[in-house]
Amino acid sequence: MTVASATAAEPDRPARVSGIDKIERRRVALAESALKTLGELGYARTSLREIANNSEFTHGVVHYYFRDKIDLISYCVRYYKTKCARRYDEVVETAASADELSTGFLAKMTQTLVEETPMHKLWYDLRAQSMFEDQLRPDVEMIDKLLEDMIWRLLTRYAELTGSTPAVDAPTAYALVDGLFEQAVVGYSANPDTVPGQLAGRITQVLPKLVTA
Amino acid sequence: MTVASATAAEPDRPARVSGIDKIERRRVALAESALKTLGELGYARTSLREIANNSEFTHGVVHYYFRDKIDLISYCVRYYKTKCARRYDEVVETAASADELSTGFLAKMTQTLVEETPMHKLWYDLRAQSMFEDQLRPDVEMIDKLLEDMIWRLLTRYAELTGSTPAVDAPTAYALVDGLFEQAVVGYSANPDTVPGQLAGRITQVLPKLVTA
DNA sequence: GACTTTGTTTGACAGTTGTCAAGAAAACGC
DNA sequence: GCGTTTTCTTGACAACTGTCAAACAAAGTC
Repeated sequence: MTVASATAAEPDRPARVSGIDKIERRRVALAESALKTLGELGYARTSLREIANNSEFTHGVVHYYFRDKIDLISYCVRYYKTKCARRYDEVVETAASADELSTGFLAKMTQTLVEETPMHKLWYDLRAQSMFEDQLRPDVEMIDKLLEDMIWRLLTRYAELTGSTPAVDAPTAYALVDGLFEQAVVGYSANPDTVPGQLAGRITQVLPKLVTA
Repeated sequence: MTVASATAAEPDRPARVSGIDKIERRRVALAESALKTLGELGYARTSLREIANNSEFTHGVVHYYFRDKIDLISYCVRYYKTKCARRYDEVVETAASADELSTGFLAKMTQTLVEETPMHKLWYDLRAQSMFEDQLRPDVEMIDKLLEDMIWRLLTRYAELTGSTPAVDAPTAYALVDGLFEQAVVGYSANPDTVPGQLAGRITQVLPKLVTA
């Protein structure tokens, strides 16, 4: 259908040097508002007008700052990454023992599961959409890599603290942990009380199996 | 938005007793055609007219056999389950050694990954959609349970053949394997040559870790 | 203060969507 | 054969979509 170009989303819009970050700030505001709507409704049910309605802007402004819908969504995805891929860094860096690392990681993980559910729902939605919409794939791939690295940092640190070595490679470790997390995200709405605890228990069970004794 | 009812999809349509399975056969034909389109385009981009166009029927027929769009999709999902949840049963039942089970399972798994990619893409898409569309959740939950049972049968048999016992519960085992499989499905289009082999290797690596030595 | 640039609003467009209803066609019972 | 029921076609509807452009307001420049 849409054979259109629009692969890169860099702003070739006229902008004086002093106002360039003002534009960027507007974009961020738009993106944040869009992410809120997207997280609630999902990709398929979110229209540009809905995004504009749930924001302080009108639907025309969206097209002033973004070329088209995909450009906006793509920007949102990339913006979203900056908020999540470094989520466990502090825990990983400061933990002095395997137990401290494990509990700290689990605390942050269940916390984001509970407090940022819509964002995680959106992420899994967008990753599914990227299988059908080619323009979404590069951004999704990038974030997937970021998350994989994040998990890998955790696992190598965990191995270090337990005096062992990772027993699986980075993509495998990420896929396993992500499988558990996605299961939790999907099931969270139906069982908000039990799911976070179950997730923590399962991660605790699995983590030791990912390093060699 | 849609507060509508339409939870059950049973046909309360007038139908003479002799023609009731004729209706069912038409529904199946519609569903099969719809699944083909859905698998190619994904949930968000598939319209009832597109489904009708890619079939031998007109768009009016769709509404004659299905109350609305969700009713059709829901039926498709349930129909889809019958084709996949028993996929590994023969391997599980006939395998006489852990190796035979493992290689047989991996063969079938990589085969369906390659040959039925659209169907798997659709499944992960629909599961994501179910987080936003309540009417989809019961069907998705049912299939998830079916798949979990399938993996559990595999794992218990594997433990049996290796003289060990499962080291994780059924939901955990399913989440882990499913995480690896979804990763493969997402990455398959970009790297059709390397992904199946990688998936096989990773499953081979992980399976032994899911039972106690 | 006049003028240009930048930002925003509003309204319109062409296309698509799900849904439905009226009527044609086919199948069926007798 | 005819009347009835079931199946299908066709065309229409209202609502919604992404996109755009022209009018408008604001800010900045000289």
